[in-house]
Amino acid sequence: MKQAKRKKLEAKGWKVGTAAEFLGLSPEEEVLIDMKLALARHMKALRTRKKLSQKDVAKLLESSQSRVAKMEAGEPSVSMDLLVKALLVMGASQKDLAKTIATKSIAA
Amino acid sequence: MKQAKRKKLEAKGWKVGTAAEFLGLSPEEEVLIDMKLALARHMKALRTRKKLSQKDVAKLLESSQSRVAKMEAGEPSVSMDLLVKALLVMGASQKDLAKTIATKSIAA
DNA sequence: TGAAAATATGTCAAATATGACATACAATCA
DNA sequence: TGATTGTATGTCATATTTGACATATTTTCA
Repeated sequence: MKQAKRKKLEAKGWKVGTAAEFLGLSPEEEVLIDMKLALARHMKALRTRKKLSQKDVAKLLESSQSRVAKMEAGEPSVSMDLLVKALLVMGASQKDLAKTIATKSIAA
Repeated sequence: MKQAKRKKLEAKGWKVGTAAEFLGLSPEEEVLIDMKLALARHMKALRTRKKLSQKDVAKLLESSQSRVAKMEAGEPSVSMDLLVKALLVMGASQKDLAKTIATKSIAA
């Protein structure tokens, strides 16, 4: 595991404070985090492209601006279900989602 | 929305008991359910192919046999996160997941 | 500039998902 | 057959995720 990768995750708020904790992440957990971060990035990109505010997306999602912010920030408290829903309400297709999920977000 | 589709969802335990409730599902919610059912099917297929019992998978996943059963049954109480984790611990790749997610599980 | 709009961050009660357990049912096979 | 193994179903206390809210910070632009 590279330092750069660790920093990226820490920066996002994932609880990887100590080396021990970080090493405690299984490869599967890492991949899941990768996928969620990829979805978060896609979400922000799509929203920006559509010129929507976080408030706008919150309305479409029936959620709140603060939660949308947390989603885009890739906070650990956000479920994959919610990320996917958000992309769908912004008009993303299943294919779009598949592509995003297949994307490695952090260099291995 | 076709009857066949509705029956499939009802059979899985999704709360679509009445026509009104069913019609209350937004297209995005339907797609999300589709995706989760596709993951559930993939999960069972992979487990069977690997000749693992639900108990075996539960151990890998640090979960329980009953939850694995519910996952495979496509119960609404199961998160996408958990489905993805399950596939990952069984050795599925991000690419596999992407493919599954791109798959329409129920005829539109 | 400065004020308005957008975004970020922190908190919390309510809603939902979770593993664990008991137990029912089904499949396998000696 | 029945006994063993595997799967399904229901329940529940606990854990996590949620929308909402307040408020801080940043961005935008006249």
